[in-house]
Amino acid sequence: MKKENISIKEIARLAGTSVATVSRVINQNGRFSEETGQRVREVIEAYNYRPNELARSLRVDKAQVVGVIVPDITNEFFSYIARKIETDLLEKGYMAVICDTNESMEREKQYIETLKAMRVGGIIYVSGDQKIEPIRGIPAVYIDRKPEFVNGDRGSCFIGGDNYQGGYLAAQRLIRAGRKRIAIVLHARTIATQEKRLNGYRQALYDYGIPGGEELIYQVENVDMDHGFRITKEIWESPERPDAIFYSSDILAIGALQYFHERGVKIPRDVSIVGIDDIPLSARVTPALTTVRQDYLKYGSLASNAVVKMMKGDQEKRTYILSMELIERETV
Amino acid sequence: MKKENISIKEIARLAGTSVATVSRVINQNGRFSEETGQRVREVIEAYNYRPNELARSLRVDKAQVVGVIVPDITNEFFSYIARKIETDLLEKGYMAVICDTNESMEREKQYIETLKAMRVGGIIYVSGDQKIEPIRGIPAVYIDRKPEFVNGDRGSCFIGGDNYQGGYLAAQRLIRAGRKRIAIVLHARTIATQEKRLNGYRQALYDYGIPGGEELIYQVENVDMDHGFRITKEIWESPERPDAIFYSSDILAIGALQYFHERGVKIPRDVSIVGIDDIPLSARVTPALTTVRQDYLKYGSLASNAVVKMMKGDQEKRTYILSMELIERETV
DNA sequence: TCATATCGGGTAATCCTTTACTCATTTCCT
DNA sequence: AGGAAATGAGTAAAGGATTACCCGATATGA
Repeated sequence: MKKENISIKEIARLAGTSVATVSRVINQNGRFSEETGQRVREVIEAYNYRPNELARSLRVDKAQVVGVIVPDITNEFFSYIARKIETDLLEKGYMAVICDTNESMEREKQYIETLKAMRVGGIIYVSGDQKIEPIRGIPAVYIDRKPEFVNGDRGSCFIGGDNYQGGYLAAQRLIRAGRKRIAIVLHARTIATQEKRLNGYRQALYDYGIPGGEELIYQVENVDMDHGFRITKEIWESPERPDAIFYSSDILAIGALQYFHERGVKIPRDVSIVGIDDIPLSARVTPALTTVRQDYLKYGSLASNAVVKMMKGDQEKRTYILSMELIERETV
Repeated sequence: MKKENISIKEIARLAGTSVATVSRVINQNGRFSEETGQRVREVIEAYNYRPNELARSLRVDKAQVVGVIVPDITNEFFSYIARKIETDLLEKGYMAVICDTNESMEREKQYIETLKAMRVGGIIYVSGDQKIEPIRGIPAVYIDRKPEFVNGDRGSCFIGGDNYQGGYLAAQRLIRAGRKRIAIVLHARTIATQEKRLNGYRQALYDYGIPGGEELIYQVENVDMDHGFRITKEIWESPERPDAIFYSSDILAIGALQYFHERGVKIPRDVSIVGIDDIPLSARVTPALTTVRQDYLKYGSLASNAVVKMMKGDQEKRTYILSMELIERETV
């Protein structure tokens, strides 16, 4: 615990040169002779020197760090996105700091404040609160949920899936399986992504002449298996029991699978199910979940590309909307 | 993108005082009158000032940050630990930066270097490589896998479960269910945790007079569902097909469930299974997994307590070994 | 040959905080 | 009342890196 950290000044002394030169060698800018460079590199090597990142960042007023804010790191959808971003960023020479808000808006705000105080170079904000204040003064990219201001705010950028299409695809699949009473379970309906999925679902119903009413629309407070389980119980015990359900998240659908299993309901004989996201787990549960795939790894890589571009001052495309795809498995 | 960040100097000017006083007010140390304090706070409030964390950390040569290194953030076991640590640390006024190494030793090293360069105050290292170099010059706590040097190195600390007991409990349960050919599947056997589980399992077999031989011990290269699936296939197709399997991770056991389902093998009629960890998913799969619980959230909270104590210079207990507990469910 | 570029590299200012010193006032004690 | 102690607050020195600026020496060109 006593080993002092060696500083650039020491290195300069040991290499018989000045701090400026050492800095130049490290950052490969400015001019220096090959010989001096060699000598400096040797000393750096010998003492295993690594510049103090705090001092560097302070000087240039920008850390080589980007904050990644996710609502629930225990959900595969987010942990895979986080990992993808982290990997990509690392390759580009940046450090990702992943912040799990645990669905709390308060923590969301707290994190943004702290990240700003740390002078991170950018922020990637996954599926956060719709009404969040724009993150100002710092490049920000939003994934999944598009905040209202994105189009107006230079310095922010959005990446997400075509949720209308997702809703349409899911409902269409259920219709084609001959289902007539198709329920949909959403996360809070006020969230734009959810609204769009609902619209897609409705359009499909309309196109195929299937009746759909308010009584078939369910909402869930939180997206986890337990809520999936409970809402399914409610749906199944309601007077207008449906013969198919579209869950606006694989996690919810997997919770549903558990309910139906316990209840002895056979899938897809008694009820057909489709989820959305296509997290890895969906392929592994039994029966394997039919779902709508979101290319969430792509969200991650587009996002990391976008932030670093923005951090370098380049103008970045404002919005990416990726299309979704139906994945056939065993639940319909 | 143009808004300049206001500095303490500006605040001092606006409050008609000196930077030293402003700093005192912010940090509640040193002396200042109530009146001045009030005035300064008002200006800070008005301009929404937040000290530059880089400068602060540079001055005190220590960031209010602790690095948390995990091998696989998509595994619930780790994501729950990470979240717990993050939450606890946040409450204590520290920031956690979660680093997912994706099981890569190279990234592990890279992260440690970068974290040091960022002058984090401490590192929590979850289930990393056994042969890692001790992290020097910085408080470190290790969770799950105990590196050899921990006992010798002041400034490091270990938290984990009683793996011998875990192995014993699992095997014992299987034996009591009347099973005679009990296989065990481990992650690399050279890992100390795995070795201990194996010993516990062997002791149980011995105590109850059940034969156990090398041919019942399997190893897996990686801990994920896919490897669980594949090793199970191998086991099931082998000439000495067992009637019970202990998986050294719930994730592996869940992969096994999938294999047996596809294969039409009934659990626990044809084969009994027990896992270890008790991740949330284990309770939700079908059939629900009988497992050995590790109190991994406790690992997280003990670890965050330990790092902050060490960061404050207090001596911390060297080692915590928590006991495990058998959880009865449906697979045996 | 002399003026000018180019090259290599050093000096010192700067980034923003914290904090050891210092000092002028006020309060307190005997 | 006079010296000690406490109070409130300012000055300036770190802390470790980057970089604008400067200078001497060599190379270049007319």
